[in-house]
Amino acid sequence: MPKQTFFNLPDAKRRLIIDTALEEFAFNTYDKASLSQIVLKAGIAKGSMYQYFNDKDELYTYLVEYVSEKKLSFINEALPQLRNDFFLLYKEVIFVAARFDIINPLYSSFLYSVGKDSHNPAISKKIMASSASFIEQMLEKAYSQGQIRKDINIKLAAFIISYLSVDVGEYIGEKYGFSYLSVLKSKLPNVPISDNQLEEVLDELIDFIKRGIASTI
Amino acid sequence: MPKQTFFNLPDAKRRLIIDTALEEFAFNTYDKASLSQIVLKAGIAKGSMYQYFNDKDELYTYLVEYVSEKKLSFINEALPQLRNDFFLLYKEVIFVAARFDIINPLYSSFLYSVGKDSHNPAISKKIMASSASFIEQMLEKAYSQGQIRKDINIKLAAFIISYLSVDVGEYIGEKYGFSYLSVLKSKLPNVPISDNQLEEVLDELIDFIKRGIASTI
DNA sequence: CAGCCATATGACTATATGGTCACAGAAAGG
DNA sequence: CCTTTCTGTGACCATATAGTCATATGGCTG
Repeated sequence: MPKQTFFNLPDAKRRLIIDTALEEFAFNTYDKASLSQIVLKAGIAKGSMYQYFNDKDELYTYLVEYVSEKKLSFINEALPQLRNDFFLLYKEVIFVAARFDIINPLYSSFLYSVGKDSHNPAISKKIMASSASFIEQMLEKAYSQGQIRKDINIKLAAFIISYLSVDVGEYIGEKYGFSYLSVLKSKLPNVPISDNQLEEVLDELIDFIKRGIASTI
Repeated sequence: MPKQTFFNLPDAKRRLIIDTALEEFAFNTYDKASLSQIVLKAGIAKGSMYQYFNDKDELYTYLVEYVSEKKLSFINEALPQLRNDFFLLYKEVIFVAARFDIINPLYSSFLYSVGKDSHNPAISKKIMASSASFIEQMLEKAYSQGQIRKDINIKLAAFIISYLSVDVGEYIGEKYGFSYLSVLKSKLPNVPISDNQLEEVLDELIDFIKRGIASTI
């Protein structure tokens, strides 16, 4: 947790520090991300940074929580009434989550970088685990309602689906020829992909999850 | 490419250098992996290292190629006659690949670390791309033989399957409570999981890919 | 033995980092 | 106007790194 001093800061300054740090961590590995660079770009003194945070790790951890919180509350707010059908519900959740990423390249590139960074495996594991358990809950409900095959291993399915939900971002980036990082670098306000394009990929993914790929004849 | 000097080395010494470096890169991020540590552990002089490699990156790149080559040739050798059925073939490929990982924790933790490390995104992308295109070929053949649903997007399917093939390692580790790294640390000769346990997970995964999870009634 | 060449070496350099600390303002309030 | 408390500062420190280089070693050849 940051020190109280950090929260006493005027909003604009606090936000500037957060954004500058996010950018540094989005573009660099944890190890290569440099506090010296962050304070330089934010225009504050090194010492000030240590009035706000005890060390680099605390800053990093705070950023992860900060952005995760943003994303989660965005999803909760944007999610319409709950659907009963698992696949429809899943689609809506992912759609909203992807929308968040598209609107907020800074946040999404940061989170992407966090997911990959093996500096602190516990953090990325925690993120994946909570995502998997969220999906597991959805699956269990659907299972009890007969929407899921009886011989499905729910734990494995939840695991697969949560990983796929992350990987699909990579696929979209490749298919439409961009990366979050390059968008960030270009200073564009958001990722150049339309709702329709997003929905198309999502539908294919869900069809895969639903029915598999084997021909049924 | 390493300098000629490196290949002139006696096998034992060359291997010692490779293994020591692999271990350092398996446990650490590219940035945090230290040449000083490597030469210390391998018992050679810093300067010698620079007789073999031009810089840290060249060493790293060489290791990636070296281990990939080992894995690929292992798979090729261990693969029995080619099956016609996509799902059987896929199972065999993954089984053999996983077998390789299980037998060679050093190699697999290194490759795992490479896949995550965002130091040089081009490298991990290249690995994933070649894996996806390999599966795409298999899929296309199967498609033309009517094994795959006609409305499947082969590119997406290949992408999904290749990513799943990597992610499943994480699942197995979680399910059986180990990580490659901890196995490496414990100096055990290989990962404690039986062929049967592996096959069980694989069958579930393939069933997922084949038929999806939706109930068909 | 002399000369040559490939290899080995480790002290050294330049550089950068995370983190510290003694001090300077500034705001508040008595 | 003085004192206390909180915040800002940047020079500075210890440390570690990737990479260099002048020199030493040792084997081979004529």
